[in-house]
Amino acid sequence: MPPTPRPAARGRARGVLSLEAIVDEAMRIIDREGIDEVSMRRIAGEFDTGPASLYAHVANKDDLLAHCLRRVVSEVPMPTGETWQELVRSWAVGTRNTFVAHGDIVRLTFGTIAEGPKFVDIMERILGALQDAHVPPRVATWGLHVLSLYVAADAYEGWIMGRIFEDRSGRPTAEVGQEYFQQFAERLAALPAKQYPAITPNLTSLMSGGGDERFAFGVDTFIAGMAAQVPAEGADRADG
Amino acid sequence: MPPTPRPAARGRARGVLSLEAIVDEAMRIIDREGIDEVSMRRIAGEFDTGPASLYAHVANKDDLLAHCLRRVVSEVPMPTGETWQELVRSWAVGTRNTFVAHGDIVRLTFGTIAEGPKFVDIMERILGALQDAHVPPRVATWGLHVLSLYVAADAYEGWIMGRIFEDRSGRPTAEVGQEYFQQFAERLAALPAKQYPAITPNLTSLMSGGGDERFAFGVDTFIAGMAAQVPAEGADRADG
DNA sequence: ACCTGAACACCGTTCAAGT
DNA sequence: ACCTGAACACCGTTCAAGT
Repeated sequence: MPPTPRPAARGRARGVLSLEAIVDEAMRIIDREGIDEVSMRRIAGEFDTGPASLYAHVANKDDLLAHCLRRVVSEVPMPTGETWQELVRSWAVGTRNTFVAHGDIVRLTFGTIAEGPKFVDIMERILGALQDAHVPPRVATWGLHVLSLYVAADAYEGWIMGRIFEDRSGRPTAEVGQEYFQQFAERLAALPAKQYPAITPNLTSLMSGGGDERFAFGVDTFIAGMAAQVPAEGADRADG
Repeated sequence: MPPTPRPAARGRARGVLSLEAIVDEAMRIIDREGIDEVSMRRIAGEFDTGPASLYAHVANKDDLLAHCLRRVVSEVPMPTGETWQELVRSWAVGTRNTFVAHGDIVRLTFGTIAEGPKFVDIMERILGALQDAHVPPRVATWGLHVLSLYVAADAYEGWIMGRIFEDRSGRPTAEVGQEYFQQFAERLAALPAKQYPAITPNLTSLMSGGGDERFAFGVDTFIAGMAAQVPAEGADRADG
């Protein structure tokens, strides 16, 4: 048994209390373990104090998490692309990737209307392109809302799945994931083919593809549905 | 001040402990207040006992919630319709309505692969129709997965929004909701029109429409995107 | 203004003891 | 097999008291 560990070296250096430092610490926990593992007591512990000390900097736990969400939303990159389709796709992928990097914080976006100057700039860029391409305003605005719901749902599902796979004690995540789906596929394959003539032949495609590929399919399919609602016209476009 | 209330009449009659009765009570809480308000102690209290008593019937709280989710999933109705589009739409609407009736339990569906005999029958019905209409297997299976994510996201968002609107102390939910969006619209309307030429004219459509209408738009747009991936063919269909 | 210890009113789960 | 009281190790938040 080693002697008592040097107390100065355990963990990281205790910082001084501030809103930024508290959010930093909360984000560290969220990124690695998810929002449910954030607790006022745990964060306070990192600053060698009690939970009451945090209330000088945040109103409550919800307020702290809202600060974290705002920081993540501000990390969403400006989308790029020549066509509105490329732009919308780029936005969806960029938003998803940003959230995927931060645990399950995406869960807090449901029912929240994003704001902030950067978000407004992004909306302006995309809505402008949709307008130029004669996408009807309702299709444009509602479509972006639907897509943002899908992005959030996909990112959240991805986090939960990763969590399930990790939980099976230390084995490589991808391998455990494969096994998890395999079990499910086997249960479906055990169904009587006579009674389920449609499910049985669809099993391979049902189980195929990784998260990224499926997400891209979902986005592209929805964009195709938006495109189908653009009135066909021999319009003369000034630009392009 | 009235005399001490009759103890027999307060609340409902205390039932006898059983898995079904426990799930009943949990569902009652979920439907009215959401899954975060379910606690082992509160449920146990309804049976005039302590939380430890529940562990003879459920493994833990997650297990109890899983039982609740299974019950709700089993309530999803068999979809109806002549075309695959109608069938898919009917399934999406039916699933959404079922979950909307049960608080935020839909949150537990993320990362969960639904099962149960009834669910399999529903999948068989829809996949069969998609197959008959020559929808490619990948579009069919992945499309249903994407749609189920969207259904869950929409139902979850709806619950959270309703929650926000209710929280503003007692006023009619619809009215508070209107006001909530109005505030948001005003903040956007305050943007300089020169710097944001695309957002400003889109404000009305951005804010228009209720939840049901927007959900239908999302489903129909996605279905249109699926339809766009059906290979055009002068195929001779045996049926219909 | 910022920080703190102690307390309040909660959690989920376990365990030894009962029937 | 089912039930229970007590305990353990947690929560978020408040409050009086300090600087």
